[in-house]
Amino acid sequence: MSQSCDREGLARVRMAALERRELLVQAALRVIAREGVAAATTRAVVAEAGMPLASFHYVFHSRDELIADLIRYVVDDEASAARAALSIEGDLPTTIRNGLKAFIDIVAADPLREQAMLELTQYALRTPELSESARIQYESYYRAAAGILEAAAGQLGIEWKRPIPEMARILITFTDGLTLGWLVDRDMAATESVIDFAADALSALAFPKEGGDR
Amino acid sequence: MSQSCDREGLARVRMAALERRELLVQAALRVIAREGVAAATTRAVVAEAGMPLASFHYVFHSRDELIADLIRYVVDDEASAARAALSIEGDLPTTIRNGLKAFIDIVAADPLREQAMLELTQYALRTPELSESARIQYESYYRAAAGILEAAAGQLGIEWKRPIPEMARILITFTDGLTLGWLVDRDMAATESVIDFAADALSALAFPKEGGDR
DNA sequence: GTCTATAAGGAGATAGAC
DNA sequence: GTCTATCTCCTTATAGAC
Repeated sequence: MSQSCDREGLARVRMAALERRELLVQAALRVIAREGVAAATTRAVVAEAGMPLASFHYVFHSRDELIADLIRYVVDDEASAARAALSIEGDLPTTIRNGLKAFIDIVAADPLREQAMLELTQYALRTPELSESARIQYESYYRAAAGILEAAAGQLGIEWKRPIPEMARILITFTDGLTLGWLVDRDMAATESVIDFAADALSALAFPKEGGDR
Repeated sequence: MSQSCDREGLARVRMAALERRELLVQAALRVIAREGVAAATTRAVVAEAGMPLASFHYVFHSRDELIADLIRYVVDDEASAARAALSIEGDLPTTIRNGLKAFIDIVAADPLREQAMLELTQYALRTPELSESARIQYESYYRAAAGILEAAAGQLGIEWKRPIPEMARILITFTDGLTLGWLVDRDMAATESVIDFAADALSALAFPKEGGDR
């Protein structure tokens, strides 16, 4: 009757369950990066994590619950990676160019990971229970982009001609387009040419801040 | 021994086989648009086409052979649709804006179809035997974009500051990014704002043709 | 609490009846 | 030539032994 008394035991169990969830999420991400979303079956995931199959349904109710967790996990990752990539050097076009180049270099360093992100978005859009996850994923991207644009503006003493949310969407439009294009033909020269264009075009949307040219 | 003599019979058979292939390809496209690439099993496709299962392997060696055919089919479709969408009205920024708006309206009119195209690209990139199909798909996009840019330049009496292939890649970078963004949140106002930016930025890459301002 | 063993169903591909 | 019936394998999920 009083099975909920053992607080410490309960806490340890919940910790263990949470740990297992995270281990499975990370294993799933490795499988998806290596072989695609379709290959991330419950069996493949538990094999990757070195767990028995039954452990899966012990901590997740279904495969979709894992995918939802997975999207949350990678979105957090991606956003913090994006923030870390920003480095202000030289003038605005140079900063944008370097930033976009750094981004595409990350993609090129681990193309399968980025392909996995795209596939996850697609999968989420297809699955009614997960379509909200896709929106949250992109809101996180837009927020990260907005943060970067504001930081760049502050440090370079410029202002953007358009509201930050609009600027952020433009930036993400570029990163998405650049990523897709590079993933298909892996032509870095062509990609860099588009980056040059993007840097110039985005720079045209900035003007020097009144009274503050650092 | 002489079973290859009946030319007419052979021709009729091959015609029938080709017809069946096309019927199956179209059925597969409907299934994929409705439920995604993963749902396009051989069974689902033949059910959609109203054929028995065995007919599938009678005209295709494998599911991947169908997918490869499918990509060729939709790419042709897409390219001719793109060419047809071009209409020169007003100045260059207006033409670009209208063109991109027409493109995204096509996407918005049948989002599932465009999602299917994206999924097909992803699937092709994942499947070694099909990765060439993805490249061919994008080469077709770039060629269509190049054709449109050349036609626009000719009719508006302008020249592009960059080589046509570079311009084409920039344009496709925009359409990909716009598509992905719209598919996720379906925010047409935000999308149009990015289109406005794209129109201005691309127009900045044109200058009036010497001696010919029509 | 953990895992083995299995249920229940769907997949691609094919043999063989008509 | 066409299709029914089936083979083999792999999936998610769970029951029940330890």
